[in-house]
Amino acid sequence: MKIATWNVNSVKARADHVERYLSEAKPDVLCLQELKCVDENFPAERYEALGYNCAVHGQKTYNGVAILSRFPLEDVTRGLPGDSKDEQARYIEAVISTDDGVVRVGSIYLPNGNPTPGEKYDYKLKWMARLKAHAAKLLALEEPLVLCGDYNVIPGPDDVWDAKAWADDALYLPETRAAFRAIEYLGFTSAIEATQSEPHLYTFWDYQRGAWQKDHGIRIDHLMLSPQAADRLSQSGIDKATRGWERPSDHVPVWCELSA
DNA sequence: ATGACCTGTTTAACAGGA
Repeated sequence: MKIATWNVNSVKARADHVERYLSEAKPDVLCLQELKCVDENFPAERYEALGYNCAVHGQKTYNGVAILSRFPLEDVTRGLPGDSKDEQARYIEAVISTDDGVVRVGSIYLPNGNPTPGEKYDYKLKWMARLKAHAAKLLALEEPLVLCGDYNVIPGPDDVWDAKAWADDALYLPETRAAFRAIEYLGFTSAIEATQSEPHLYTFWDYQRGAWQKDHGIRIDHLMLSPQAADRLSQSGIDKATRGWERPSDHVPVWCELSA
């Protein structure tokens, strides 16, 4: 079972790219972030025509997340639990039923948090605390679980082209990385870290300053696996080629394969 | 050269991203 995640930076601008990726990479599940559209404008018909079911949690202009699956989607949760007043569409979760059993999947668009310090950084840390609390509840279910998406966290110095250049950024501050580790240490395995050995693998390259051409990237998109999912992890990958497509997203897809 | 982008919306500059 192949599970992929991709921040598309507007699903309207990237509708063709998503269709091409589904056709070529053939993931069983594709989590999307930064749709930047309301539910009614999500191009579900195009992906249903390719055999995918769609669960969407959209928002006008900003944020927006979705889960596409070749298998049925059940028990869909829209919005991260823990704050009923939070109106930002940054989390959707569903249970995927396959012939080999169920896998619970969450599509995450964690807040950026810049500038620091400030309200936006406070919101990021509070959101991460809520994610930790929710993740702990899900782990207690003791089932295959993949919480994947744009975490907006650079885990360590080997996950950025120049750590010094990011030292004061909300994606790399010690408090950000500590909050990420606190989630990871609940018992998650990072798919890329468990199956790739070389450092400096990136999932995002800024549109500015020729970052892609100079390979000035960062690794901020992650697939975090529960023990029951990690037991089945066979391989993972980062589909860099999409960054070279015409009018690309600044993020590329990241995926993992769970054996039966 | 301490420069250089992209998207949606309010359609001309903004906000927000990372």
